[in-house]
Amino acid sequence: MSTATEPTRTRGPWQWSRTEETQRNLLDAALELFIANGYAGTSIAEIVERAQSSVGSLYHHFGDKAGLYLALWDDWMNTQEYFVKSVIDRARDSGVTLAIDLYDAGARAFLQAAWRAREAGRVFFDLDGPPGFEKTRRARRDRWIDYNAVLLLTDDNATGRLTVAVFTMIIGEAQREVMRCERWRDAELVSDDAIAMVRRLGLGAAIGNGAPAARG
Amino acid sequence: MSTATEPTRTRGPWQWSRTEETQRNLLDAALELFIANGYAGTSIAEIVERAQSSVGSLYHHFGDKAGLYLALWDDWMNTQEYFVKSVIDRARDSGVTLAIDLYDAGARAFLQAAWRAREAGRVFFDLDGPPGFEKTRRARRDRWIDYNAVLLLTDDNATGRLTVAVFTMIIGEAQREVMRCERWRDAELVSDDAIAMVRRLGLGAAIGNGAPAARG
DNA sequence: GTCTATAGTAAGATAGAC
DNA sequence: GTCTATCTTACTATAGAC
Repeated sequence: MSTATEPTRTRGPWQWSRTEETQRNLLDAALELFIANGYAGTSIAEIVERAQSSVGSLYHHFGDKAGLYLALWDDWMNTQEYFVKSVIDRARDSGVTLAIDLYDAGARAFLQAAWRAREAGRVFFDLDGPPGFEKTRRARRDRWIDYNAVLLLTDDNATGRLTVAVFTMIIGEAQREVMRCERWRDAELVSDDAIAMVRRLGLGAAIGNGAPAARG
Repeated sequence: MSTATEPTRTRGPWQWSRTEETQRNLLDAALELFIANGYAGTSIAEIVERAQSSVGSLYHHFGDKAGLYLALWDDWMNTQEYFVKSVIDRARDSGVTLAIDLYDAGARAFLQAAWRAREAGRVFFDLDGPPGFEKTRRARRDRWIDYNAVLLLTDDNATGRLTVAVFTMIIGEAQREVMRCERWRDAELVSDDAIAMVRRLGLGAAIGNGAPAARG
């Protein structure tokens, strides 16, 4: 049984309703411009021109420029998280029980997904976002840390939280490095280093062994 | 002999030239407003009103709103770094040679300084900055990682770099936690946890022992 | 739902007098 | 260096045709 939920905006085969096409055009145009010039450096006028759409449509579908950016980000993040959770669920189903092994599988999937989606990903990690975006990002990061805390069955005290936060940060930092690699070969080496580091830290840390824990 | 350099903007006794006073007023007013409403939520008009100054003066001294923010940030960071480097230099002078021990001393000083300057610090770490600020912050963080790499005498390969980056991140994350504490007692506990984690990681990692190394 | 045109507003930036 | 007045840009919002 899977606990992963599907991403809201599925990137499946084209659906040729006018609405989908309009949104897709705006999303694609905005992404390209954000990659090139960042968020602040991109005006609504440019976006609708490249999308061959209109200001009215943009506001109709996304509320404002920040909403458009957030939609892109949400799409990217959901796709990543969905993939990682799927991999973890599958590992669990095929008999992996040790928390650190599940984390290992998830981390590998995470870094692999980040490398594949690196071009768009760089927008959200290397460039600027809308005002207050850092807060939004941090909130989501904290949710992800919680997810990892449950996965790793750590105790809910200061040390436990810091441990999980550090694990998450190590993989997060590796993600940034991986997205800078042009060849998967290089990205793989970084992944290996990061995961080795997590394992080394995990040996001495308060991590569960798959038995029922106090939380989760 | 000390390698630490003094911060550019010294917070010494008042210098009663008109220029210093104008700048100080603008800086103080801006900081208070940024703390309350963030960068984007604060207008130039509000700043000059609170500072009892004028738009023209602000532009004369700081170029633009982002320049004012950057001046505050630079001031804060320089003060922190100067303090940390001083402590490390002093430790070295009094006979500490083991790289990890020097790092330990520096990290403790770093977290202590962050706690003391937490009110202003929260602006730069929890709230939004000007467009593109993330890049500036990352550049400075990378310089700090380089400083730590020299201090820790790590090898200049992917694993060495990742190790130092992770050390820096652990302390950086602890810094954010420490700045949220209202009592030093709580901040101290977080500091201890973070430093213990670095030590645990350091035992198995490629860290120098104070002997002359290939770099630095 | 989609689009054009346009009014309104906020705020960053500049010019030039003093 | 300081200040006021003004310019310019860019996002928000809306009305109304299709």
